Amino acid sequence: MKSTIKDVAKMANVSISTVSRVMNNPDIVTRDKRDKILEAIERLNYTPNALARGLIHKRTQTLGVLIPDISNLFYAELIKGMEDAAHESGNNLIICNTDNNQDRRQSSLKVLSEKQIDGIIFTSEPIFPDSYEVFKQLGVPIVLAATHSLEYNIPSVKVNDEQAAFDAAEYLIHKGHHRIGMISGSMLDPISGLPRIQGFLRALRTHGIDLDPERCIEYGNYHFNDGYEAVRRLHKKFPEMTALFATSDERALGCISYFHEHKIKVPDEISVIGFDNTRIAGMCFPKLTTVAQPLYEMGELAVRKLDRLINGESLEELRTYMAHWIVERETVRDLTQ
Amino acid sequence: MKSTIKDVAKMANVSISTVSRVMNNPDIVTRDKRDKILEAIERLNYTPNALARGLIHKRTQTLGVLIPDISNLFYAELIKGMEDAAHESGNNLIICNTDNNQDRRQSSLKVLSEKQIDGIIFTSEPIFPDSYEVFKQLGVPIVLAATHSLEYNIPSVKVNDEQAAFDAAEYLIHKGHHRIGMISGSMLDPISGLPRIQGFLRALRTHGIDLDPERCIEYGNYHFNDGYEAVRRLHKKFPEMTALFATSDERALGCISYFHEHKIKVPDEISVIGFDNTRIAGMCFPKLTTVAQPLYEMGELAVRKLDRLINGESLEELRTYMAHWIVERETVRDLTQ
DNA sequence: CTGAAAGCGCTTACAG
DNA sequence: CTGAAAGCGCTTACAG
Repeated sequence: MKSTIKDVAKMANVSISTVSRVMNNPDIVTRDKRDKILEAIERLNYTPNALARGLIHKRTQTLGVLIPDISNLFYAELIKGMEDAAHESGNNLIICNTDNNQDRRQSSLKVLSEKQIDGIIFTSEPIFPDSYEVFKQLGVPIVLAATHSLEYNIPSVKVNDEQAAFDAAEYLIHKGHHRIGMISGSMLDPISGLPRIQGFLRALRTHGIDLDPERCIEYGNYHFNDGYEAVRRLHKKFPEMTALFATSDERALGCISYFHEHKIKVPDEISVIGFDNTRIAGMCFPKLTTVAQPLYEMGELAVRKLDRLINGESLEELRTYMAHWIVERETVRDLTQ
Repeated sequence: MKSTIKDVAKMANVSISTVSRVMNNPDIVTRDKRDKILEAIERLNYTPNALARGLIHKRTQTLGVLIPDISNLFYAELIKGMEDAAHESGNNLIICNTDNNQDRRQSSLKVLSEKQIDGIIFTSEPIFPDSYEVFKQLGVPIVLAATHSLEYNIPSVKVNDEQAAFDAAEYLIHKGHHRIGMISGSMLDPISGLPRIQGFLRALRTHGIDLDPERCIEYGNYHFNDGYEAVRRLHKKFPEMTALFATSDERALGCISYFHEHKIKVPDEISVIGFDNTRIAGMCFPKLTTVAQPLYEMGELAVRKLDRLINGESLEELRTYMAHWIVERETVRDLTQ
């Protein structure tokens, strides 16, 4: 049904080698035959079989992407950046949702490998030794996006989370806040948990603010409801706080929702700063002030790095830390004026 | 570097045929050899090459998905449903962002075809004759998700948009609203534009509400800002409206943002109902009452249908219209009490 | 410039 | 039960 190179060759009265040549190196064949072949290709609607090509070239122009939870807004922009960069370099993306589940992650890696993808982008999650072993076995380049590894030399693209958290807290301090709470991911999370806590605490320290971490930090998962629940606990044990740093926009919205429900005015009575600058930050009320990550660009750069690696080129930088910045909107009150 | 079936055969001292058999039909080979082969596979970390297999079986266990704008929240849940269903049936998804751009759509279709994907899921956009021609040329099954075609017999999964819009408007009417505005997509959009307008107008008619469409409907694209701009125009020409139907959550949030800015209280002074029930609907303030589409399930069903088609099975239903429902939250005021 | 042949890594009748 | 051979749809030296 789908026509093959043989069909084209037959119709154009040439060998399949010649057909192959007009596809890969047209100048090398005589005008006469070339035209005939081109016409046959047109008439048969012939399109080369990428499997056969891939088998020979050991290159599929396909990249695998592992995402922990694809329904999270965070990945929408990241994936778009990857998609655009992939499209630009002639690659396609196979996206695997791993559901934060080790088995599914490993099995995804296995089928990606069987499908001979040229490289892998691994997002968000920390790299544990067993994952690293699997990576090595795969035998294809890997780039980390929105995560990194200090133990292993794997190229990565992310923001400096410690510094970003520092900047968020300092921003609040500069606005006159001294009793600042934090809603964070787990301290056991070496990517977006611990470093942000460290940055937050460093800012307090730097500015001589003496706050007991036990009291001013509360933990929760990254969903809206987790933020809501966490801030309920935090507010109970730290009622005098005037500002709050929630380390994801979704968490921040959960907090704001809690405040709305309890008639606590944002930002009049409490200020909130989020993290990520996903699209919702500009769509909610009041609009969320937040630490922006260049998500689209991170996705883009991750793919570009991967493509470079696949082509055997070297990277200027193993671990790239992209600039973050603060987007001032409406949820932080300036106490200094 | 990656080991092949030959390496395994050599190590186990058998022919490649026998190795192939233990992978595909293990019972047929003697226990003795089987164990040796299994051991070799283990030691060599052998994993079969899916390209070679695909070449023979004419089946790649890979599905292509075309998405107009992957950064739109709408697709997060839809894709997750597809991903889970694909994973369940042993398929992978190649997701192509078409950027609402015809060239990119066609070129994506072309490379998907070259990569011998087993089927395609096409989302959201209407099917024009030229797209249909391309679909036919592809020679693989296609399923439409969140769109359908009345002209062509292509399987589809979506909500009944006309009825959903009717229900939204009627809901507002039952709450005592009679001066109802609408922020809609273009009338030229036969999927999520015109049908929703028709449903809206039918509800007005059914309940004897006489409103000039020219006056109570305003148009805009599906982004937040489009909603914001559209409602500004609408509010100018139809200031007495007490309720508003915005045909996407994002548009609705844009409207609400406009109202916030102009000190118009939602829902006290104006009620708003959205469409989609994306995750933001529950994360904003006030929480958005909206028409829910079963996005996850739509994605799931689209993949299941496609898988059935690929396996040569028949579909019980060509065009499936999934149930929608209204999620009551906080943006609609009941005028009847 | 062009064709025949070998080969990419598999599977599957076909003999034995 | 098992191996040799043909073949999936291509590309690429190798001759000519």
